[in-house]
Amino acid sequence: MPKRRKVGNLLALAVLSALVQRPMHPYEIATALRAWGKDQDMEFKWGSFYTVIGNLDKHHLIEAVENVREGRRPERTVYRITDAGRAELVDWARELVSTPMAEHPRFRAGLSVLAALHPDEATGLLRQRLDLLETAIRQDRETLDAHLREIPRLFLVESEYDLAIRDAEAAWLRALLAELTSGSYPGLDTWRAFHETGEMPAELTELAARGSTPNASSDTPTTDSPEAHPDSAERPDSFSRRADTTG
Amino acid sequence: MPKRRKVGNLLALAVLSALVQRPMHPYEIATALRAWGKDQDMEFKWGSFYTVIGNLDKHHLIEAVENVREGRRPERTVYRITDAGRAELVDWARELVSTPMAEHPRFRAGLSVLAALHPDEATGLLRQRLDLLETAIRQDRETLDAHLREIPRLFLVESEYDLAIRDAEAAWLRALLAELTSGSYPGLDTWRAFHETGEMPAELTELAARGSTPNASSDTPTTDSPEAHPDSAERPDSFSRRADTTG
DNA sequence: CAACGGTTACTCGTCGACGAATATACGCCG
DNA sequence: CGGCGTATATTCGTCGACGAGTAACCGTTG
Repeated sequence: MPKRRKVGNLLALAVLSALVQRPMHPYEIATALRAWGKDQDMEFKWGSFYTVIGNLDKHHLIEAVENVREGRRPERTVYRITDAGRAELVDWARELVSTPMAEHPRFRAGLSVLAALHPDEATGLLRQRLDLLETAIRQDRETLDAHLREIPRLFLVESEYDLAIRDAEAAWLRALLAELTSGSYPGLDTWRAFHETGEMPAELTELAARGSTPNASSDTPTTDSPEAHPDSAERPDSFSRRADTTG
Repeated sequence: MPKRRKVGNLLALAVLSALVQRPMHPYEIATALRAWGKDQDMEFKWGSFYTVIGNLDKHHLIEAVENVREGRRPERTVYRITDAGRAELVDWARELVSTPMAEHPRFRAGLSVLAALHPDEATGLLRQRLDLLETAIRQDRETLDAHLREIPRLFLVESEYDLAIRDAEAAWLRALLAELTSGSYPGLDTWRAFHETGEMPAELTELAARGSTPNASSDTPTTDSPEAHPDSAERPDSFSRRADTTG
């Protein structure tokens, strides 16, 4: 259950974690986040940043301390974290760490329409991805190793995680590419024929027609049958139109 | 370069891929997507769905064919994909497949504030995550294997990818937990001391003060020094305020 | 057969995301 | 020392995301 956060944007998490150290004004927060690389851990957009600061203030998770004015510049408001803010930070951290949520990487969406491309082109594009990925990984590994020499590992866990995951993606890509280039990938001929002759075997046409909920995923417990299942912990939600009033 | 899409929401990709098969009305599209599991490949929200349909229409990637009216129900518009729409589908697929983009999983954000929790609690929460993850993986693997018996692998690539990635996460978690529980994780004592005595070693205070761009990531080439670097391919963007007019 | 609850099928209003615009300060070159 | 390019620091307006609301239809129970 991804609790309804008063400020949902993950930027807010970063802001809170920055303000735990000491009170700062917005631009200073942003600079600090960039300085210790937090901007890689979530989407950082200047437009959203100030919105988030405003919302955190509105919900009393942070509060203005003083207004500094330098020269004729617009005055900068220094914010400090409140007790509620500290509580939110910890509670949010707990949730994010303990609860696996369905993520939706863009690559997955891309793969879901892979059949729309000619198999040879698909293979080329996947190879290109692998190349780019490997280069990026090599660079980031280097950077990480360099940082590990002066910064405790605890503050770099996310980067280690990131690299592990991308290594796995690279490995998976290599395996897939091996099958595609060797021609051992099942259905490769049909796939190619479809793109070259426009011919789709009856078997596939029929497949498209009926529904069989192919994809595996945790948050759709294959409960296709409309049984009155009593009160099982969670609702699929993806396709339910209204959250129940239990909230 | 993640090309500026006229309709950026990934739901649009799914809609296009559905309409490639045959013209449909919105609800029918949604049903079809759910039927063949596409709703797991991206965020599906009913609210966004109709917005996306409207935008696709507005930008002529799909177009209305006819208006069916049954009984006194609101009439349902049947849409078909246009040539522009087909082109967009293919072009988008190419981009998604070939170009690794920085993703920002929520878990990564969580890890980035892991130090905010007591190490023992963190360990417990990570263990909980691992348990949930393993259960989910086991279920999804089963479902996938079942589907593989009747659906060509090509149409299940995204699920195979997903499982591979989550397997990797589980493995990484296991390794991390081993270090945490055995006590071999470097800095564990300092971490614990900080939470139990509130004492932060001078070494860390100093670390927080200076900026050293710790995180490894491809899209921030550690260019902290304000050198006039001539025209290197890409801009970090995360922290630049204005995209250059080259567009 | 009326009343009710579930399913189908959207519409609407609000809030937040974020690109673009703004404005001052600063450094440097002639 | 005045003009201009760049960095600093923020505001603003628009568009899209999406939860909540609406309404017909359908089955079913008393």
